Amino acid sequence: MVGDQVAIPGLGSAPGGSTSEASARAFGEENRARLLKRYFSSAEAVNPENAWRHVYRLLLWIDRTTGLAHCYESDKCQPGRPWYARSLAFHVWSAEALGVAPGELDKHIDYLFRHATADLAHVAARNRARLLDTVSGQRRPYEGMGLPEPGEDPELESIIAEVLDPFLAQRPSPAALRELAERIYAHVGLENKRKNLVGEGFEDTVSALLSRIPAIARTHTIHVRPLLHQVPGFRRPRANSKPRQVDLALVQGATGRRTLVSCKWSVRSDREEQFVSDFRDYAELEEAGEDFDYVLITNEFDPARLAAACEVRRQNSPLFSAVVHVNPAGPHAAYRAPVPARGKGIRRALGHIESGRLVGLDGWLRDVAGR
DNA sequence: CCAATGCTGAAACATACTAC
DNA sequence: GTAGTATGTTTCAGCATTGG
Repeated sequence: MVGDQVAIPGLGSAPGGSTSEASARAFGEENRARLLKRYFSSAEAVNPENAWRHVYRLLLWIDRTTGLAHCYESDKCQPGRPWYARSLAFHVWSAEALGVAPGELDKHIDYLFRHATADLAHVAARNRARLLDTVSGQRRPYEGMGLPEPGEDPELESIIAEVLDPFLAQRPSPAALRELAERIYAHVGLENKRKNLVGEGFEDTVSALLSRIPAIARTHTIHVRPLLHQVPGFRRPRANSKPRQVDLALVQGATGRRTLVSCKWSVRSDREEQFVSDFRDYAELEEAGEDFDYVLITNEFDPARLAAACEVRRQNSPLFSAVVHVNPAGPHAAYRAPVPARGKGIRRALGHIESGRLVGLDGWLRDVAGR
């Protein structure tokens, strides 16, 4: 699976010194920053038009159950279901937009996760090595009692042995089977960890893009996950209520204009509720008596959820000053397949794309840069 | 049958705390 | 002060259920 330069956890990591050491927390802030820096050091210079491609190169992934670029819940994307057609369309569209063959897309996306999981493997190997002595001490009293080895899964091992039997001159050693089983578990388990990276990784990515567009970086201060009261014009909450954090905040130097950004790779209905209550809390803590912008940046593909985000209101104006999709052409391509679908939600979502209520990352970045 | 909406759970990080 | 551990919080996709 993992393509480039992944040293298999063979201990004693010394990858020619070419990479700085991965931190102890593979998905942590420090390591993400390190990976982003590395990515951008050899990537095309960022501008509003290509920003979304960087987002997909860094974060988009292949759904292993379909082999296609992930755009929706996998149970609905299974072959034969309506979203399989849409996933196919999205996969082809994104490959074309990134200038690669559909069969090669997997090698050009998912940079952060692929590299972070490689680092994770190193960290795990390091920890295992470090604890080796402790482990044998723990097992010593039970030596010779035939206790199971960690990671042993006889059932899986017999499946492997059975399937491969016709091709093998001899049955693999128990140790080999056990290692294979362990590697399979590690591989399968990886996918469960993805959401731990995608959340803050998306915030980091958007921030990295903003800071690499000179017209924005020159004129704005960018805060990543600041406490609200670290943003000018917001006050500290009462001592007994906990401090509020914002995904991202932009402050324009010249005017003091403030933009609070909520970055959500995808959205669920309960989160939609949260948008409103978050905003209420923000407004409550505003002390400058000035308006502020509240922006949602997302890669959600569900038309109803997208439309809902565009339509949420607070009193008599839209909750979000702008609703930004990584690239609305993606959902647009998906909704058309195999024939222009037209459910109620899709209609609504398309309407918002056409009206400009739902904008692309490119348009929003141009807007910020042009302020 | 599909869309829409609601709910749940795995996993990780960050930090406060504890014991040495 | 340091290392290890418990707690709290956050993330988002998958799954379940309701609605049309």
